Amino acid sequence: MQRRATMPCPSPLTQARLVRYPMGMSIRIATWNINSVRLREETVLRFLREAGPDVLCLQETKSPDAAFPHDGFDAAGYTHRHVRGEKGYNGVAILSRLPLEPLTHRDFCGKGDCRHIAASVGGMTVHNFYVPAGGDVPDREANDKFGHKLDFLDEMRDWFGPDGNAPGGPSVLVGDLNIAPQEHDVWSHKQLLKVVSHTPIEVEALEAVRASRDWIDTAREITPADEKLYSWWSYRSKDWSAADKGRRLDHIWITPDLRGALRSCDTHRDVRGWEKPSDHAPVVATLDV
DNA sequence: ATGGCCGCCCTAGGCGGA
Repeated sequence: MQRRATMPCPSPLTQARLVRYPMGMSIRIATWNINSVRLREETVLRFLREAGPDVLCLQETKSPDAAFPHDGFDAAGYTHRHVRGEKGYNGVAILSRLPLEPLTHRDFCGKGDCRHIAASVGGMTVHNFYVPAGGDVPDREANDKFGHKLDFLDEMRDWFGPDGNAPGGPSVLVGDLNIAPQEHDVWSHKQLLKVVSHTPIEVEALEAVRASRDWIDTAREITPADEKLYSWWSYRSKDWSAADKGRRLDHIWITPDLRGALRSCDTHRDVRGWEKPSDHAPVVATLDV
């Protein structure tokens, strides 16, 4: 956390919608699919040292809560944590160096898996999601995993919508949403139209989630839509960076009342090139609240 | 255009990832 040097000067139109805090401060929120937090504890600690986010939301921790590596994060100053994991698969966690108040999670699709966790931090509700990948075949009749993905997205839409009971107020929705919605969120729009993560039916379902609270896609608020933007590169590419066949699967969304607070959203692509990396790179947004 | 790699689990091939 650092003090803001200069106050923003919002237009009268947006001023009324801004959330006001007694002291201006800058909150940096990161999301990262870590693909095993125990295997990559040192990698997470390095990222915390070098990037210094205030809040880090992890997905695919693949660790039961009893085995979560708490000590290293304590020592690094991330003493406020809310974790929800299971053995082998899935798992989400929120680490924070700001005080954090755990909120109740929702068991999407009633499967008892660990794909959502929420907390209140810095006056905002933070939702951390790991949306199902959806398997290989983009057809719910032929592939139960794809059906699960679509059902999960529909439930998100309804929960955040006017008839749902998701918490209100200024909110941040982050995570591995496993969908690259826009043309330039993938290396080849044409070649990926029938590939799970970029099919029109998934993109439409994700757009309905976004519209449920008029969520703002912070990365595309900062980076123009005609610029390529990825957060994931397959392990199967020999030279992932040169081939650069990436997809933008990891997202940070904010509610409209935080629009005026958004300062930056960056993908830490270099982290994908570290030793024994996750196949996802962290994404970090800065909010002056 | 395709095949290509990871990490997990009651250690070894199967599952899930995307």
